[in-house]
Amino acid sequence: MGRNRATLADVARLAGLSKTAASMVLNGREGTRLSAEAHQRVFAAAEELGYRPNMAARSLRTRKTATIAFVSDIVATTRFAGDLIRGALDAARERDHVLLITETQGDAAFERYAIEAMLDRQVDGVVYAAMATRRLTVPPAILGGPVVLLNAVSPDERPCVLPDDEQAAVALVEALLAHGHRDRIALIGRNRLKEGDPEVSIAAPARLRGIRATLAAADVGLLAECFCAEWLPEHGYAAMRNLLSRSPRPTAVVCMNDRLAFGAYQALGEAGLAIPEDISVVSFDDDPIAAWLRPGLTTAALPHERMGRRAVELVLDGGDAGPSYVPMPLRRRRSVAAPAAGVPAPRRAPA
Amino acid sequence: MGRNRATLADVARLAGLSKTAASMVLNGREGTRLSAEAHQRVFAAAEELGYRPNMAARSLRTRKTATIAFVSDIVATTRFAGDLIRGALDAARERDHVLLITETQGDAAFERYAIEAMLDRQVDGVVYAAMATRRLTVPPAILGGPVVLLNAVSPDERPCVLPDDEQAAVALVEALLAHGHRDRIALIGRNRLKEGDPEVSIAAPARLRGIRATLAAADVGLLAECFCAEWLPEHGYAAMRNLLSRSPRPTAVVCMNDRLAFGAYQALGEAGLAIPEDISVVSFDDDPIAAWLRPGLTTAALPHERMGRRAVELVLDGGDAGPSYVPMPLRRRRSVAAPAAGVPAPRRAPA
DNA sequence: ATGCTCTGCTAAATCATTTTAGCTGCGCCG
DNA sequence: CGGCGCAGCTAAAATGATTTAGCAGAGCAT
Repeated sequence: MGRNRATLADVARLAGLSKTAASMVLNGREGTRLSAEAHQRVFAAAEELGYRPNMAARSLRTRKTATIAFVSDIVATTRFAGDLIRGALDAARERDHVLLITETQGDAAFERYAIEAMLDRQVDGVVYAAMATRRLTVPPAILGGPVVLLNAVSPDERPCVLPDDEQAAVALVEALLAHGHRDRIALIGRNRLKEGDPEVSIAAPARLRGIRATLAAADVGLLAECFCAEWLPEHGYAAMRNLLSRSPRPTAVVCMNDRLAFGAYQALGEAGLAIPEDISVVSFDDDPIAAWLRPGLTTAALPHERMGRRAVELVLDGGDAGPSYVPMPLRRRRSVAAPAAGVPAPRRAPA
Repeated sequence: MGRNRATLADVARLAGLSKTAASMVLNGREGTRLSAEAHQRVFAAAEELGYRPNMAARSLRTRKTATIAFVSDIVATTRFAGDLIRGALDAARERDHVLLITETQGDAAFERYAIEAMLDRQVDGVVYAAMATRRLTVPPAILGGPVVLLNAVSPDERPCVLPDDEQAAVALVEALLAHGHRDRIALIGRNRLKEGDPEVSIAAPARLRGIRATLAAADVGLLAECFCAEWLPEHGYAAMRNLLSRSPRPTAVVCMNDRLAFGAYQALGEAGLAIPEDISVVSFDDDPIAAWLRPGLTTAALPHERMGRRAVELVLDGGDAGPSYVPMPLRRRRSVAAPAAGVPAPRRAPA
């Protein structure tokens, strides 16, 4: 790999100047007194030889690698990881940096290993990412360089990047209220564990907070709140069946994420109820599935790409301590409509 | 980052030996004549100082970085990328290597940039990945070190890792035949572009080949073949509606991927037909959605994690030129049953 | 006594860069 | 005529490892 590349010495020789001169010209050093002609010659020589500096040598001297570490707990189990990484990749490229990626799988030994591997390679900074928004303790080993938490907060006030779940919840509920839904809004996805323990989730309490505040401001209460052990389709399905067995039926439900909403869709489909005519559904995340559902699901999108980008910007350009919130854009699709007048009756979709 | 680490010189000094001795001991060099006591002292000193070698310095000398490049066209748009990366990450870690990740977004300029960035950093090898199985020309710049194609083949016979789509198709169709489906099997997802142009897809023709061969061996023909402009849910939905408007109705459909199958599920749900009682459905990929559908979708899983792993194994351990096929395990869920006796009638799911 | 081999170790070169310190020659001032 | 400053450049050190070449001393044979 990278056989016989031209070195700085080659460039200098071809330009008829010293390595010092070549180095200074190529690095665009200010305040050097090298002649315009010297500049010309160096550039020409570098061009002719296709010179590219050897990063290993440069790093050895400068202790900079133009490389930043992206260490995450789990990349595979969530399909959002890709977006986080893409955003980080883009921002890194714009600043001529490159990403060294590792994964800890939540395992302490792997984490130690990963951190050491990064440190050995003299990364210029670290993005420490969690795939579900939660609280993370930064291993002390990486303090000493810039560290930014992505999708996580830390006990000590470190810069971090988070989705603005609370604002998203506000937007979602306001959309429902704007369509005329009032006292028959139900919530699917309450979860004591997620809401109570910041090690588990930051998102859950924020979403709940936003929902409650907005409803309270409009002086309406929730018709029902369904607890779910996990935020998976099967739980959304069960919750929706349960809601449908009760009276009165909700005119709208907000689901804590799209997978729950998907389960809710399934239950509604089986019950022969139409979305949004019989029941409106809104949710969080903008999982790809949200666009595939029929009708498309209105949901607040996790801005993963922008978050990834922001994280490396904070690492490279520096940033204030504490959280930096990225807004979650509302994707308006077809799952919201005004509640039907009177008591809605089950109806069949066309065959 | 990585402030004042102990250097080899420090270790040597503490051990009361030369750098040469320390280096040789720590690298476990054979054939050196250093005493057992010298070994002891070096290890003790390294331990005491928490010595870790500086990779930049080492790479400068050895031209090895214990780093491999993972360059892909697009990571974000597919949720499988995560699995590919995870597999690669695992294999890399096992061999004490680390992954430098970049993305070309299919853009030639970005690709050039990415390749140069990798080469500047003296990566030991390159995994060149496409997110949809297709043909890729390896940029000549990276020849000279090991290059393995992931999810892609190249015109020149380079080592590459591919899912075994053909075998998967065989398994899927055999599962249908085993349940007694014969002449009323339909296919959703024919696509001339994908089937005809290896730059676009390798998977499509392989899947089609497997399906046809298996049916031919059992001496049965396809009831219908639906062409789809893309492999998205809406196209699967339309195709299934079309199939249902015809007579006789299929007893089973094989979809070219899970997103098409999802669309087919939607159409069947709306038509009030039950899976698998009225129609069996099988498909390819094992998208997360396959497990979320009701009933779970029987599908041949893209073995992305194993593929990612295999690719870095080939880079590091060397491997024969040409394709290395990774089997696609069949995920048997609830979407397949024996065809109903007689003419199936529309039926309603319980409300 | 000389030379040879073997053991156990080390000095110094090397890798490709950045950076510090300083050199050379010229013009100018006093 | 001596010294000073400046323009334009360079030699050499430094970064932290690996590796080549070889040294000092002991043992042994001649």
